[in-house]
Amino acid sequence: MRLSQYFMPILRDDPKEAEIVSHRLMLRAGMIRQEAAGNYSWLPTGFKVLKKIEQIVREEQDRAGALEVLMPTIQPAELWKKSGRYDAYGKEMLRIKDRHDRDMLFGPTNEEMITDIFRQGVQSYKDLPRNLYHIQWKFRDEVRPRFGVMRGREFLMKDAYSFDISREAGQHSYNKMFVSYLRTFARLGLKAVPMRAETGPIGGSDSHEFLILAETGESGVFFDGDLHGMDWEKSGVNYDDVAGIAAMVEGFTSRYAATDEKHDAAEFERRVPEAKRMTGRGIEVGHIFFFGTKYSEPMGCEVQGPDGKKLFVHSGSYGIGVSRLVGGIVEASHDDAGIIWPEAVAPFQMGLVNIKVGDAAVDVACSRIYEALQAKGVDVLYDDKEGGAGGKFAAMDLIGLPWQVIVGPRGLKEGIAEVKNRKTGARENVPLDQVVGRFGA
RNA sequence: CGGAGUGUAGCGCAGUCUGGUAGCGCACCUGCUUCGGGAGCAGGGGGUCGGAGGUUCGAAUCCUCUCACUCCGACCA
Repeated sequence: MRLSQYFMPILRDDPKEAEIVSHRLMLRAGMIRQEAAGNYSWLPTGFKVLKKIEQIVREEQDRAGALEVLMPTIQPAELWKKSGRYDAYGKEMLRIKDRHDRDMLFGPTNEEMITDIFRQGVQSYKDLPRNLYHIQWKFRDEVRPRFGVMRGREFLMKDAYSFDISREAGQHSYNKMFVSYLRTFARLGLKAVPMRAETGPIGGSDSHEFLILAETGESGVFFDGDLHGMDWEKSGVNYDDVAGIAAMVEGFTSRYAATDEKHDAAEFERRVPEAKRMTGRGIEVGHIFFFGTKYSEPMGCEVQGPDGKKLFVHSGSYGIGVSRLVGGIVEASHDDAGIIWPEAVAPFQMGLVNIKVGDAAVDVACSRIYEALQAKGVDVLYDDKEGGAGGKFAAMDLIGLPWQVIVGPRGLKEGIAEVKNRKTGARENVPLDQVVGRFGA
């Protein structure tokens, strides 16, 4: 993409409404624009990052055997009246009336709807287990939205729902999601620590939340340092290996990890040696629940078992805050100059900086590199706009692409370009004809 | 929902107390000189001062009502 043809409205000054770093940097980098409190438009670079995260989440859900569906944002109130949550959910649910004066709502979550879908489609235990998920916009009318996309009212969420014949079978479904979450966050370039959690308004018995560490996190976290050193992205995981998956989960859950809400200082000190006690702040990016028959009973979701008797299915739900992750990653990965994107989610793989637009030799050298990279399938942002070098460097650092290739008249005389790593700041002079070879698959 | 604030150009702000031609910096446009970490000179465009009523010869400024947004708290993916 040529910057001269792109839409990326960079702000030089900090917008005053943005208090935390991710909100500030996302606004400055031209990724998002606020439309109302907790409600954002996603501009091209922000949207690209959002889509990349979404795709990684999708791939890991699919790998774990979950099946993608898509449910509507607007739901009939009837379903919620049946589960008893229509009155229980409170003002956070945005209630709407349609032209026929029927009660509708903008879905804050989908347990009722998916349970209804599943009930209609499955009658036999032979059709279990199943896990259905979708990636859809939700709306929760928070009293006080804040922190940009980290705590908006409208947000993109992946939510999966498992259906099993028994508590024991359901445990495996839960464990599979647990492991898939570890893999997902690792692929995103994050270390997310699973912690015991409150079940909150979703309800249920077993629950873990996944938090990424960031100074600005909303929760205090206390955990065993061993969790940080563990292998987060197991390659070749076999999701059909019930015992193996359970052992992996056990490896995590057996170690102490809790948010301040659940923290027990005495237990922490008893179970974790002083040298390994880690504390800090975290941002919740995923939450998994096992709630048994909490929804299947009121929703009448039964299947016929091998003995001919009807059984309520056991279910769980599994959320990942996809749009929240965009802000979360920025919180976890930035410096004074701007964002530092992990390669897997960067809006472009690299930036090509033409330091002197209008200088024929520089223009030609940049065009050649740009076209060769494009031909190779490298997603590159080419800054071909007129302007001073300083401003270009600052903008490139701000938007945080993992690599920068800088071409100017000075280096060109020596036949070299400068390749800079955004994260480490390391610069290297690379002969022009070798630049393209550095990037791509 | 309690408390505290803020609404003036795309962004950041001054002007409001004490009513009298709507300003500054950045950004933007034109030209020239520049050009390796946010350049200089010259010229230029851009505003229903959040909205509605009211007071007044005259309102960004005073009064009333209203809307929006931000921050702290309680609540949350």
